[in-house]
Amino acid sequence: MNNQNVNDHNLLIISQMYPSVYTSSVPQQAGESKPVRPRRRRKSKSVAATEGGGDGSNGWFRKRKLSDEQVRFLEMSFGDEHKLESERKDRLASELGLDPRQVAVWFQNRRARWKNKSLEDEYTKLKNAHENVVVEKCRLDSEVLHLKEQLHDAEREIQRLAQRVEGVSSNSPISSCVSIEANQTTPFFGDYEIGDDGDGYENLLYSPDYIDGLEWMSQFM
DNA sequence: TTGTGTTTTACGACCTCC
DNA sequence: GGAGGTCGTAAAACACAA
Repeated sequence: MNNQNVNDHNLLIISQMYPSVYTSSVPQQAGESKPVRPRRRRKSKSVAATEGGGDGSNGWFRKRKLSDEQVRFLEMSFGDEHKLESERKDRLASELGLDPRQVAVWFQNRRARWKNKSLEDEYTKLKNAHENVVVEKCRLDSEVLHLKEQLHDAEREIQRLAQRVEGVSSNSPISSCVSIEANQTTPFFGDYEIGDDGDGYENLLYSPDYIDGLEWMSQFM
């Protein structure tokens, strides 16, 4: 360990044992009036040390990282309750050998980290939900497409059948068909047999209230 | 070793609540 | 009006690739 490291190490121990000494050596603006807006840039602590008469080489202005044990303790406390009432702050400070201000600052920063993490988690959840919705939308779109195709096919089929029916009725007048060939059951409509076999088609020819093409189809489909 | 990005500690400004 | 909160940021400490 060189001199600088020894100094740093000693100062670290001192600052941990006597946090108030450490804290008081950091330039404070407490008591300063706060009329100010816009926000002032803080002085570099090394600059402040130099201005304050120090040479900045003794390292007192260095930021002190909390020990693992202190952090673990603070984390446990944070786990219990995110807010820090002053009694708890003082108790934690004395138990950990820290300045109450350090405990307060640690909680402030910890809350900020927790909030960031929560926002990140929330963002991830929303992103996943959005992806699922997009996938579902694609599925529904393709289903709609498929159903439209089916509908189109059905309409074409209806049209085809209607045209056949209309063609037959114009070429072969029902009256003559009925009067001349009243007892004839010859297949006359191609795929459709005309007769009294109970399929209902005979009604088309023998019904007194004859209806045409699409209307007819709509009754039987 | 050094440049660079990230994390941690600390603070100032401002806000809210009692 | 003071205490304690958030927010934004500085700067030290740290991690790590080149």
